[in-house]
Amino acid sequence: MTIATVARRARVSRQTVSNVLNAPHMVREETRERVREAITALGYRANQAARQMRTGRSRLIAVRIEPTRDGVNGSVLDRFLHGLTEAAEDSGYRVMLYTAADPGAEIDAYDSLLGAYDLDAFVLTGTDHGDARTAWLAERDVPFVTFGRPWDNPAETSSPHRAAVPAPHPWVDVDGADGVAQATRRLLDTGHRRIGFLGWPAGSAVGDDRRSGWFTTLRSAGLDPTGLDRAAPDGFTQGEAAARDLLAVAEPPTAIVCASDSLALGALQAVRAPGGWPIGTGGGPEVAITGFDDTPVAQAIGLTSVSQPLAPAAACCMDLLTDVLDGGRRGAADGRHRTDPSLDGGAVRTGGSPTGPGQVLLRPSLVVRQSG
Amino acid sequence: MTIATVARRARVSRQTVSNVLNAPHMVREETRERVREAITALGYRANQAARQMRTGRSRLIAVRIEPTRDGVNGSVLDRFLHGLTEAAEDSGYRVMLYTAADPGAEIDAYDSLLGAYDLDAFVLTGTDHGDARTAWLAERDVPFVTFGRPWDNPAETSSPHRAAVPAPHPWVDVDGADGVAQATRRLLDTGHRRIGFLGWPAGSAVGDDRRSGWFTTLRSAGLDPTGLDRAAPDGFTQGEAAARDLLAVAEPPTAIVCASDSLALGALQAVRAPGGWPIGTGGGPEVAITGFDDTPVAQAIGLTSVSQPLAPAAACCMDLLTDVLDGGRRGAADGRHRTDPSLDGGAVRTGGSPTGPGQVLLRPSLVVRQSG
DNA sequence: TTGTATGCGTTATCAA
DNA sequence: TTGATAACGCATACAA
Repeated sequence: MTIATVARRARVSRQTVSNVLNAPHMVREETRERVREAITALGYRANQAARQMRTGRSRLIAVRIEPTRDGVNGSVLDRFLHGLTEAAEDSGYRVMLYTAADPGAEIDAYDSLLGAYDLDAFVLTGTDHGDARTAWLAERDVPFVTFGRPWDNPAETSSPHRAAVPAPHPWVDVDGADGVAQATRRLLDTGHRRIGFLGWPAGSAVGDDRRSGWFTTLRSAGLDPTGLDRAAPDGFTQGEAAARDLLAVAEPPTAIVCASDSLALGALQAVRAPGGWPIGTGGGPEVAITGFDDTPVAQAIGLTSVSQPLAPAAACCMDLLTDVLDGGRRGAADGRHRTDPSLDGGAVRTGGSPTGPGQVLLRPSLVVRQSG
Repeated sequence: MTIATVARRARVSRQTVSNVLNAPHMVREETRERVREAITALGYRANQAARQMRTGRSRLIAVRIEPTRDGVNGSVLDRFLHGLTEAAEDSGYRVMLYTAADPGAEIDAYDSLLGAYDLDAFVLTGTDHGDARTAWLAERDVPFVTFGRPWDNPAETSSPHRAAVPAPHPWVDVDGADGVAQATRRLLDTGHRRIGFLGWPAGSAVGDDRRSGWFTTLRSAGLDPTGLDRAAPDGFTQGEAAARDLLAVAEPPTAIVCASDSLALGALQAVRAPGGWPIGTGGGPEVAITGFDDTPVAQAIGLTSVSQPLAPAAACCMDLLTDVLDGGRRGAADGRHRTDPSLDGGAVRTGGSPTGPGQVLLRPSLVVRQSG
């Protein structure tokens, strides 16, 4: 069944049917009704392939799914993906998946995807200093939004060689520093004075940001953070080792804020007294532990953790994208609604000129459980 | 750039270029080479939309992603999805996502997806008794494979009204009964004699299957399972309550096999002595607990659990699909390889006529940790 | 406001 | 073995 079938049944030309679908206001009310009836009676739906060939747009957005990897933190991007799929459907888009082992491979994937599918946009996750992906896409005028800020590369900006000012692009992010600050502040409020931090090695944008939340909070409380932080690659075992090291100092911290639930899990193991699990039971030396990401593991074992508003973040990404793709028109063609980012995530639109791309910084929330 | 660009450069007709791409054997070696050179020199890639319009095939497969839902078990389908995306790419396909709140909504989604995108196939997960989705798809000759067996509905098959024999379709599944049996057998070997089972309420195909693995293993060991099992909806709290109930009997079990990691987590909580976590520390009454799915939570807290070979299962699904879609030809058009299901999952091809659709039952493995 | 003609890039049919 | 032509379903420019 094609647009011609509908046209015959409604006794109009194909063009009129097309107009009813794409520019309803150009068709007389009566005719429009007749065509609409024919459409529903026939159960007609426009063929995307044909439409795409004509318009060059596919109503498809691509997002990367990480290679199979087990682990505590893997669920974060998955949850974002769930939210994104739902948000996309609400806006009349579909999500296509691709994999890539590293940023270079990801750019290859863009190339191959774009060559074949006329994708409307990409959603990028996990941005870092001087992200090559955004540069590649921007250069080719491919619409995209990043879940993660465009972290400026300090090395590059200090270089006189080139200004290296990346063109601004729409992004959504969660304020990690604020999340860690919330956790730290709460520990201060609970009476803790020696609060340690267990994070990732310096150099990762997200990791450094989270660490800064702890650092500045202690400083503004008049406390000295010196010597109270340790760094380790993300992971249970690594976290345990680093936490042991941190607890071995002369005056060990009474609480440890961690950059991830994995590290926090390791830290819990480290503070665990022989013969007992310390959470809320008073069975060992009470060291409060907080994690980051509020993964299922944290929920399961009662770990206090910073929760990212992933579904709202995904919805924001789609909103930003539809702003670009549908030229600022509110809502999709078939009248679905837009989510208001300011509603559920404590969203803050920041910076940029009013006509520039949207930038949304979401505030995470602290989920308090038994571990601290 | 189109096929015409390539044709001009190679000094052939468009059709010859098309033949080089789709039926290389029909083109003389010399010409083929010339065309191939032009293709690489130009970096030409076929436009999927145009190809799709002509052939009616999109090289797109659809799979459902569940609505955002936090929880221990959520990761299972996510991990399958990761594997499927990778396997699809290896076969020259892409994965498109959709959501649906229930089977009815899922069928609506099929309808809308099919109307718009000419999808090549669907991958269904979480089959249950008398699955309406498979019937709907089969009726319309839409290719699909299920991750999960086509459980026969006992109520329906006993009805004289209709034979209700579903047309056989390709499927891949993991032998849950065998996984639970492995766990149970290991506990028997370790000396346990009173082994309880904590599962889901009777009626769910997967749940009943897992329970049967425990039941038959105890029976064939000459033990009486009576009174040693409890049922609860999946969840931490529910598992804890049911486990307490199970441990309150006169002669309580010394080990509990659980149908999921969520339930197992609850059970761990139930057997936890006040003041200590019992895993491997001898701090309380030692009751061995095993879970199912080997989720990140299990890995994190040292829970023995049955691990499903999800990546191999996903690869099998794609193999079965390419068998149908590419008409049994080995490998995709561009010469990627097929994974051999018999390699990494302990695959067993079962039943069915040799010419019938493929059916693959994978064997899970037991990951032994401190909890039992 | 409605209808006609044309082209998007590809593959299938058929003739050379 | 290769090439010319038509057709897939839709949207756009333009004519009516």
